Amino acid sequence: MTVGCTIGKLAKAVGVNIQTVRYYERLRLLGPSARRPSGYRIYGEDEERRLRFIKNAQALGFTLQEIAELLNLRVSTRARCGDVQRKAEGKLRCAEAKMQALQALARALRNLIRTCRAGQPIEHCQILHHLEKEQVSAEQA
Amino acid sequence: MTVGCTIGKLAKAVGVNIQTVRYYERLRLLGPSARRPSGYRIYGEDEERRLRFIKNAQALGFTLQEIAELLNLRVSTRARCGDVQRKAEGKLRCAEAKMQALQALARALRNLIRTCRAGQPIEHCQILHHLEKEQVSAEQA
DNA sequence: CTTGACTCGGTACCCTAGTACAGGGTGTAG
DNA sequence: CTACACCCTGTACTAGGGTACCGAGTCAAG
Repeated sequence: MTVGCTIGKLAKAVGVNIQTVRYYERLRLLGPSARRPSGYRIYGEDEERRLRFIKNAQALGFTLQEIAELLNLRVSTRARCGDVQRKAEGKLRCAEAKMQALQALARALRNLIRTCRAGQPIEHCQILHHLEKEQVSAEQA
Repeated sequence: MTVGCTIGKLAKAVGVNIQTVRYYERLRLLGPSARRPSGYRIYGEDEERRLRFIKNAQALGFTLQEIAELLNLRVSTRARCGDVQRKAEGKLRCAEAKMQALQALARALRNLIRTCRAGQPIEHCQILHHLEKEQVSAEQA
């Protein structure tokens, strides 16, 4: 539990660097925390949750910019759950497209390995052929 | 079609910046192209394919370094085929790991999307609540 | 032959997501 | 009271992946 804890404790609890916490504060991903008279930041459970949120969303492939948007949705009273859903769906589509392309690349690599094992020249390897097409169509929020 | 075209045409055809093409050349992702007597680079279909490959592989999350390795796989002569084979196997494992990570990511996202009831006000959004939990568990190539 | 678009190389700069370090103040156990 | 760990601000730096700008040369349509 992190109630009224310092930045070091918070960072450790969530598994990030102290500088990273301050960095997020600068980017306004974390609001300005309460301070002791000495100037020491003090954090509570809310901030810990928020920080975890950032880390997790990042692991899901959201950029800090996108995470800021998600966090802002949360405080906007007019925002609906569907807004978040749409963003998540965008990321999902993106992930699926990537998987397909990787599938193709993996096929090409297996092919290459097989050809190689057979001792055949690799002049006409398939690696390029699968990925040199116009668009893999990935990315985009 | 880009046969014997200049750097500008190539860049436009593939949708990258001219500087980026030169940058890739510096990084040896693109070989030194042929030149006109004036020094102008001239490119053909091979280079266009290669450039497309780079862009697509990048969209799949490979770093330029890794892409260089992928590209080198096919240039290596059969002289050290076992070598190529080993590298290809490494890249294959890498691709498979990426797919697994994406699979986990997609699962997590689908889960979140499923629990989301689109019309709800944002305070009830399960996606956001979930992201505050200890671990979402996805990522890492 | 001129003019405007294009290219050359080189250097300097941008963004993202941090991380490190300096010089100083605070908190607390012994 | 003294260590020593911790915190403060500010600035600088990293790595990766580009972009921008400069002065100078080149190309091709009119």
